[in-house]
Amino acid sequence: MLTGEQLKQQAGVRTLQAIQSEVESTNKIALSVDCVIFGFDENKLKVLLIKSDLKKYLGKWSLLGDLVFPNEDLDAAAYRILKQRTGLSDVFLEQVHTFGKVSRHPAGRVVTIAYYSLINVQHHKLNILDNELHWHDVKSINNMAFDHQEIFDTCLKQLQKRVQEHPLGFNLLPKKFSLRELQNLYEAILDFKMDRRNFRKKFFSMDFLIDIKEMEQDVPHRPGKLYKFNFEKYEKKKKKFIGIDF
Amino acid sequence: MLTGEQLKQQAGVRTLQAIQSEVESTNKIALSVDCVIFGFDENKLKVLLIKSDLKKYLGKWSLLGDLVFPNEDLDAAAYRILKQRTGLSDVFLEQVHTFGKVSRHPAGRVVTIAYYSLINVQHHKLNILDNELHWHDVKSINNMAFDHQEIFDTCLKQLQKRVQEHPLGFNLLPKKFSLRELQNLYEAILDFKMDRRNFRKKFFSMDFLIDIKEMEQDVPHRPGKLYKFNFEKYEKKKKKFIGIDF
DNA sequence: ATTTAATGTGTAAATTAAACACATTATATT
DNA sequence: AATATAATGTGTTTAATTTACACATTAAAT
Repeated sequence: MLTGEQLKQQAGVRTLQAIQSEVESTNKIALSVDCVIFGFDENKLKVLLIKSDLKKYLGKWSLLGDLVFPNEDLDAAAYRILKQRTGLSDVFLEQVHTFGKVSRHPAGRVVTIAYYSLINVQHHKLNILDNELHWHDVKSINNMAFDHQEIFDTCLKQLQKRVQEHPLGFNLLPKKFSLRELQNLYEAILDFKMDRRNFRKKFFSMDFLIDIKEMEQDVPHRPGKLYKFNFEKYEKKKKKFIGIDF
Repeated sequence: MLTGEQLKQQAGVRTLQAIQSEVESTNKIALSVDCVIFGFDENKLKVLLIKSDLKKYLGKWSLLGDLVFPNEDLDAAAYRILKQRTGLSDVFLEQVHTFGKVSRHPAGRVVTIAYYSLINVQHHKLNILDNELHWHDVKSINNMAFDHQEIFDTCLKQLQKRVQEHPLGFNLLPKKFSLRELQNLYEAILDFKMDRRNFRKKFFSMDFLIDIKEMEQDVPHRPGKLYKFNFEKYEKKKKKFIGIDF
């Protein structure tokens, strides 16, 4: 009869004590974060990319990322990159997925934690520090460096899903926006056209838009009303939850 | 006038070459995976836990996890743990989130990638190698070791969401099941009661259940019909996609 | 033969989503 | 000043989906 401990040994199960000693030793891996930074400009969904400077991927575009410091929280590392690259703080940021194929990175084993963030391009425009940074139309990007295409695709899908469930999109718009801008945003993110009357009805019936009694300025046509999103009211509401639907 | 390179230096941005040298050096972190292994038994949703053997958390329950080897893919590490702990291969497994607070683990900096998996408890019962392993009713667990309560809560929420969008639940059931078993499963995962007629109507209208013309055996009441899930048909179908609803 | 405890089924009402057209307004043009 | 333009703003009808709700049937147990 074997003891529990012996059975564990036999099964190749290691104890926490064993783990602890390994944490102290060489069983470590380089960790990075990569940010898919989305913006919205000229009625198009954009992503901020940088030209790869690794030989293997020369000229290809890659996401903005960096290694995580051993004494740094993951979210903090992602915020650091955003701050460095856009000059912005207080941006929307969400972790999406961790990519860790053994050979995903030419520099060695690097596991990367993917985030996406949503920024208002107007706030950012003057802060690009680097002429190798560019805003790309999401519909035109393909063939990125490393496994960044896969990371990007995953993050875009996540954004498309989340934006239907939560009021994330407003992070991409000015505080005051017209319903047309809002619809353009949704159409750009979800990549299809919607009926204007039904779109407006939907948002008005949610009752989170505040009519601020102002009109668009300097538009070459009849100006639309401007609205703000009522985040306070939204936070109070509990999300209903049910509906099995494969 | 500063060059792009100087501007990057100024902003604290590091190049990929700089990263490469750091990957080779000490800028590494221990990585683990933790698995929330769900089962379904006696009409209750269960989770497989192990007694912590670290002093700090003595007697508390923790998830099943282990360090990731430097030459091991993340998913492979998760499958390894499942195989070690349950004896099962070919189980459903999905990555959920990566937890990396600097002080989350008493053994030092350990970033952990959380997965959940769904197994059929019937297949597993004879394979528990370790008397410190136990199936817990998910409704009764709280106060786990480390940050495992947070990890567990996150994974349970993800399961609750996913099970409404995809036919995951069938991984927790025998191949042949009655509609009552299926409804009990959904009620256990989502933690509320549903109308039997509407539940049946819903699943029949999806048209993925195959009536295998068999009946339940050895039940102390009128036996119900048995069904299989038509995975093949499901895979062919494209998911419809739209519906903004905060 | 009777009781029990579950299965199996249908319809009406309410809600939500989809389809669809015209008057209004500010700007730009002539 | 008059007209053309290009957008905003608004309701109704239909279809589809979801919810609420009750009774007959069946096999096993008594």
